Parts: sequence; C-alpha cells; structure tokens
Amino acid sequence: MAVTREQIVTRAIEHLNQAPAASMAEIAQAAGVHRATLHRHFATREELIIALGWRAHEAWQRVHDEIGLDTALRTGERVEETLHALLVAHIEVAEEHGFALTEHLVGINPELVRRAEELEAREIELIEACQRAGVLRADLPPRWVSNTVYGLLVAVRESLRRGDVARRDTPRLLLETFLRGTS
Amino acid sequence: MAVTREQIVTRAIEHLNQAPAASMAEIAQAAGVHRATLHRHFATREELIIALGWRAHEAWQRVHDEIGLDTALRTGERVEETLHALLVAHIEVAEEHGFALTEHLVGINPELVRRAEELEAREIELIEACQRAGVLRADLPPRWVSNTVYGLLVAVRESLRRGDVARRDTPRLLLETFLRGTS
DNA sequence: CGAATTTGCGACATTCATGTCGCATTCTAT
DNA sequence: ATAGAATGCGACATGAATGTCGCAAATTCG
Repeated sequence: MAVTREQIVTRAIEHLNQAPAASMAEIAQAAGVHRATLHRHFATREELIIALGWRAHEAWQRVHDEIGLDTALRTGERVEETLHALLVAHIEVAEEHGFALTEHLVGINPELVRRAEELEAREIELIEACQRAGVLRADLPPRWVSNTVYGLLVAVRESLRRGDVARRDTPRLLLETFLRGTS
Repeated sequence: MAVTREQIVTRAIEHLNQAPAASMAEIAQAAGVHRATLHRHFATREELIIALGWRAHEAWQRVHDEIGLDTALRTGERVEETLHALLVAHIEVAEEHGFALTEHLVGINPELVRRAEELEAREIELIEACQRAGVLRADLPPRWVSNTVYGLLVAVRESLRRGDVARRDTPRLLLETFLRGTS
C-alpha cells in the first residue's frame, strides 16, 4: 500500500489547513491518490471531514496525556506547570489541526461535539484548580478564560500566517499575554 | 422600493453571520427579495460579498472617527482612553460584521485588503503610542498586540454564541483580560 | 510464482449553485 | 392617471462537485 489511510488523513489535514474549501479532487491530488481511491476510503466528503476531526481530537487527548493533566487534577499539585505546558502544547496542535477549529461539520457532528466538550471540561477543571490555587485570578469566569485561550491561539495562527512574529517567539508571547496581559 | 440595496446588504450580513456558506437563493430569501432581484443588484456572489466587506470596513472606519483616533494620534494625548474606547467599540462592530473577518473573499480582494491594512496600521500606531506612553508594555511586538485584540474578539464572539458570558459583561472581560491578563 | 486485493483511470449520472432571460405585475413619481 | 422603472416569477443553460462503476494494471501476500 503506497499511501495508507492514515497518510491520506494527514495530508488532507495539511492541505485543508491552507485551502479550507478544497474539493475532493483537490484533496485526492494533495494526498497523492486518485479521486476514486479517496472515495473508497471515505464514501462522502462529510465522512472524510469527520475522520479528520477525530484525528485532531486524538492529538488533543494526547496533549492531555503527555502533560499529565489527569494527575494534576487528581492531586491538585503542579497545576501551574501543567497550565503552562498545556498552553505551549496547544500551539503545536493548533498549528497542525487548526482547520478543525473552524470547520463547520466538525462543530455539527454530535459525537465530535461531545468529545470536544469532554476535553474542554477537563481544561476548565484545570483553570478552576488554578484559580483556587491563586495561579489565576478568580474574578473571571472559567469558561471565558478557556475561550481566551482559544482566541489567543487564533492570534498565534494569524500572526504566523502573516509573518508578524517568529515561530520560536510564540510560546513566550502566548504565555506572557495570557497571564500578564499587555499593560 | 420595498427593499433597498442597503437593506439587502444589512440583511445579507445578518444571515451570513449565522450561515457563512449560505447560497444566493438563501440570502435572497433572508433579505425578502427574489433571487433574480438579488442578482440585479449584485451580478455575482463575489460582488455581493465584496459589497458586504466594504460595509464592514465603513463601520470600522466610523469607529475610528467616533473615538477620535486621528486626534489622539496627532496630539499624542488621551491615548489610553482612546485605546479603551477602541476595544469596546470593536465588540459591537465584530458582532455585526464578524463574518467579514473570516470570509475568504474579503481577504482576497486587493482593494479591501489594502483598506484593511490602512485601518489596521492606524490601530498599530495607537498601540505604539500607548507603548511609548507606558500604557502598554513595550516588550511585545505591536503587530502581536494587534492580533491579540483580534483573537480576543473571536473569544468574545464565541463566548456569546455559546452563552458562556452575559452580553453586558463582555467589555469588562475584554478590557481586563487584554490589559492585565488572567493571573 | 500466482491468487487476491488494491489502485489508477476514465466515464457516467446526479445534484446543486450560479447567472441570464422574457414576461407579467406592481410600484413610483410626475 | 399614466409612463417608466423595478420586482416577482418561472424557465433555462452552464459549470462544478459529488458519488458510482467497470476494467485494466499494479501491488501485496501466501
């Protein structure tokens, strides 16, 4: 098998990141596969997009695993380090799977939405833990803080796309801006 | 004339805010006009989208006028108040014309892009003035700060869409988060 | 090596959005 | 009241994307 199903997903994500409205023919070409073959793997366009959505959510979950989010929530320790690690790790994921954040079908599929809510709920738990520990101010709604992270990731993405900032500066800028603001 | 051209633009914006991929037929219906009539006003879909883009940019310009951005830049006075006014005013505009921020054609049209760059340049000037005045920290690239505003507006939009925060709280949340961060 | 699976390829039908047109009707302004 | 302009309406042509199929070639695996 020259091109595996997993490779198709990867390359489709890459291409859709640059051309969010690409057709199946375009995606097939970018994946190095004939259009018919693409349809053999994913009967419909929707099926493909959903598969890409799952891939993105897997990467998201992996971030939670790698930074030890569960442990931090269970023990209530190292919440600050965990928060910082989460933010930085999000940059990588968002860069790779960013299109999933804006893709409409991903926000429609009930199972994907539920999965996203689960993942988001854990991050909100972390935010609340940080607020209790005095790491984050407690006068902001946790969900607003969570959405702030999302918005700042959009800013990172946009800044990189336009060449406003260097790739290596983004973790610092994100952390600084998120935690201490701009004034 | 039951429905003016301007009304069509207004209603099209409203509808596209909720259904960014709406067809011309859908837009016509939302505007209370026959599809053929819509095409008499705007020969192609692109023409319509561009018109909506101009409307959004007019509103943006009006914000600059109303807060006295020019005067602040010229005199170098009241930069802090002007910055705050700009942020709060952006909430309104973004809510109304937000779809233009993500609409692809708007980001492609050369004249609209140039106009957007002009407007953005003035805001960056304000940011730089604030940095010189000690209102904003000077160790963040002005363009990053500008993109941060954009990202936080996305967060506001998303928070309202999901019902995470009350409409009346958004100015405070935006200002607080932007200026002082979350910690 | 040989059978089985997979892929490339091109053709086809279908659906959907787009853009145009002619005609009857309605509205508007003088 | 009436001429001119704009609208509603339905029909039409066109093009693009989607999804399916059969067959030949290539790849994989036993």
